[in-house]
Amino acid sequence: MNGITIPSISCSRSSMTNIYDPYAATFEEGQGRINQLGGVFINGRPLPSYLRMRIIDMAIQGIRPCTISRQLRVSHGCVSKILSRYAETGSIESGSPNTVSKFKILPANIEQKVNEYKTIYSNNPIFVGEICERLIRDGVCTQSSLPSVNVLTRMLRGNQDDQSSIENKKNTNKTRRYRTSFNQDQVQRLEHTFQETYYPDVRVRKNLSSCIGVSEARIQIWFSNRRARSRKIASAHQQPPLATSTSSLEISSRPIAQSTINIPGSSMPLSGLHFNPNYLSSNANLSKVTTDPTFQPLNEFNNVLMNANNPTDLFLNQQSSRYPPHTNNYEYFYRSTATFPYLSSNISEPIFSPQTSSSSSFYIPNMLDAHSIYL
DNA sequence: GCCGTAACGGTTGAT
DNA sequence: ACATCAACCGTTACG
Repeated sequence: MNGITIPSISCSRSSMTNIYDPYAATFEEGQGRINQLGGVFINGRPLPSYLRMRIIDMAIQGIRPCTISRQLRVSHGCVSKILSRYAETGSIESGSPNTVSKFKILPANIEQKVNEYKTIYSNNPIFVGEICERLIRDGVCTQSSLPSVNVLTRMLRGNQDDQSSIENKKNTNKTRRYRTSFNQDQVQRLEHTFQETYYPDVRVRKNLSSCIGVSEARIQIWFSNRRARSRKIASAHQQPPLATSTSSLEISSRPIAQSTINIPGSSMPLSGLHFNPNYLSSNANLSKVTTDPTFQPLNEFNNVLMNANNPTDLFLNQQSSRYPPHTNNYEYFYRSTATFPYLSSNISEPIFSPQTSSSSSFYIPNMLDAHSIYL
């Protein structure tokens, strides 16, 4: 973080209510792994928001990346990436800011209107400027809420662009594939619907579409992929796949075990902080902020602060009703020790001591935890 | 020992 | 439904 000024923040998870969390969900599905530092991670999935915030927060306090890495048990490469990203873009969230913030989540009503215009003008070319004009005239957007030119250009090109891009790729600059990034609130609602039915009908999809601002087509794709994922998980666990098309998933009320961490000198009251997968990356408001194309770096944390009420809120609603009984050793491990990303409960010493800023003195590898998984 | 980063394997939206 | 591609993830190892 050479010469980089980072705005000061105060990190809190107080606003992270017990909502659906994709990270926790994949964790539940047994996709967690142990890194060299003894921390748990899910390969391919981003770190939860609160951890990312914690990394930034610690860097602001002047704690070195290597220390952050060891203390949070996140690889130094990851810490480096997150700090670099934040320094360059001001975003603490995952996802490429260039593609994500500009392209993702075009409101369904705008997408629908643009498609209408395309149909109307199918014989004559229509330009982005005209579309902007019409969107405002038709009352779909205001000047300030207009989607970016990039989004509109992409929509205008549509499939034609996709087909030609295959050839263009070889000769010209590689065109990037558009990929929707659903925010937490959207995924939560999608998941909730998925719990009710694996095959939502048109009415449900349209209702969902207007509710979360994602086009029906995207919703259809999401359910298709979600079913595929469900089948994959079922086969991995050798459980019967989606047997009934509209059945609800069974959820038990088994609570999970908790562990604690004590980090002296921390800006947030981490003493006694409990880990619960339900808390991982659950700040819906944060997602809204960071997916906003008009995002300003400082506001990202301000919004978090606005939602931070009382540190004690962190420990409310910790009983999870979403965990079925663990079915294998790995599940037993992470549910009983719940080490991610901190210490397991069988280690009483704090891993970080501000009095000893020379790093290696407080690092206690916890590979026993990792080892026990693979026994 | 610390740090930046290429390579890697994984997840997941799109086709 | 399935296979595949592509974007992006965090970890790892190397310089």
